[in-house]
Amino acid sequence: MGIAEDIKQETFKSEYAKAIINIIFSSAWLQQQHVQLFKSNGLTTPQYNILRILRGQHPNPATVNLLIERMLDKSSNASRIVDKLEQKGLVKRSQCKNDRRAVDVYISEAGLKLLKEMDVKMDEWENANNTLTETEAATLNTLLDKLRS
Amino acid sequence: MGIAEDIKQETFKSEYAKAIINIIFSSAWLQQQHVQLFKSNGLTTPQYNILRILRGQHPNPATVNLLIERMLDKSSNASRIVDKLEQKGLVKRSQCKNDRRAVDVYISEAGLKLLKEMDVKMDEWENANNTLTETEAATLNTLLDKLRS
DNA sequence: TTATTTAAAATGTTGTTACATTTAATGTAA
DNA sequence: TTACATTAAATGTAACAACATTTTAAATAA
Repeated sequence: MGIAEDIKQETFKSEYAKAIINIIFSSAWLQQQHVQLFKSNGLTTPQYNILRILRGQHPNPATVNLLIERMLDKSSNASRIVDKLEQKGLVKRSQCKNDRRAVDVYISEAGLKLLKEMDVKMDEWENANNTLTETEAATLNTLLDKLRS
Repeated sequence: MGIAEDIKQETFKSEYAKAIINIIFSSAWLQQQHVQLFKSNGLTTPQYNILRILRGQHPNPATVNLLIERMLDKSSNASRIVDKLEQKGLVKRSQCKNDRRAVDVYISEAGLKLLKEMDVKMDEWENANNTLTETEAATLNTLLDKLRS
């Protein structure tokens, strides 16, 4: 059951053209499963991603600008996503000492605790779904990196 | 310049965990470029995808249900996307003879003409960006299919 | 210094997505 | 046949994304 059956298109112009569709389709397939996981913890995908970045910085803060830089989807609205996370008590905001224009964002204890719970779920999901050997996954990474180069 | 540099994360739990991020990041990278192409022809990505499906059916119609089935993003609102395409004169709608609940959607001459123009652009873009050999692309397809299996 | 430009974050606006509900037609069972 | 369930499409609504504009602060130039 390859991509051709999945999207009911039997022929492609080239293996490369097929790979482009395959990447986009596989990404949507993965993300749909992530969305379900995140939703069961009351988070959206961008909210989860921002929490992950903040944990990476912890105990240091991240400015909103840093969040924008690191987010996979650059054009989304980091400021309003931080609003939502703050409303839920998962992050804290405070004015940056060095630059009063900037805002320091920290992950809270509640945020860390939530991520810890989600780590377990993510691990379970990954182990349950991993059909590739480490060697195959490494090849996949090499090819994707080459594709974007 | 691999995914680690791209998203500024130096370590991953496994090659598989890295591959998941890599697929999602690569998909976003590809789609951002598509969005620019489509936008220069006044289309969004879902609108383009629906036109492609309708061309695949041409000269036969597709019902809205068939469009939903074939769309990569199933949950999006096919009915309203068809609205937009109809407003632009790129598709035509008519009541289905066999089932008066259903609606037959056809691509119009203007729609076919637009897609033809975009085919040229897409080919140019693909050729300009293809950094993989056909063999590499084929391996990539095999691995992605296996990942979803 | 004062004016101008640049930068960081927040906000306004418009269109879209996700999801639920409605409307109308068809299928099916009593 | 009537009643009930199912299906196809459209529509209502709330949250979200994309993109422009505004606000405040900092950097730079005259």
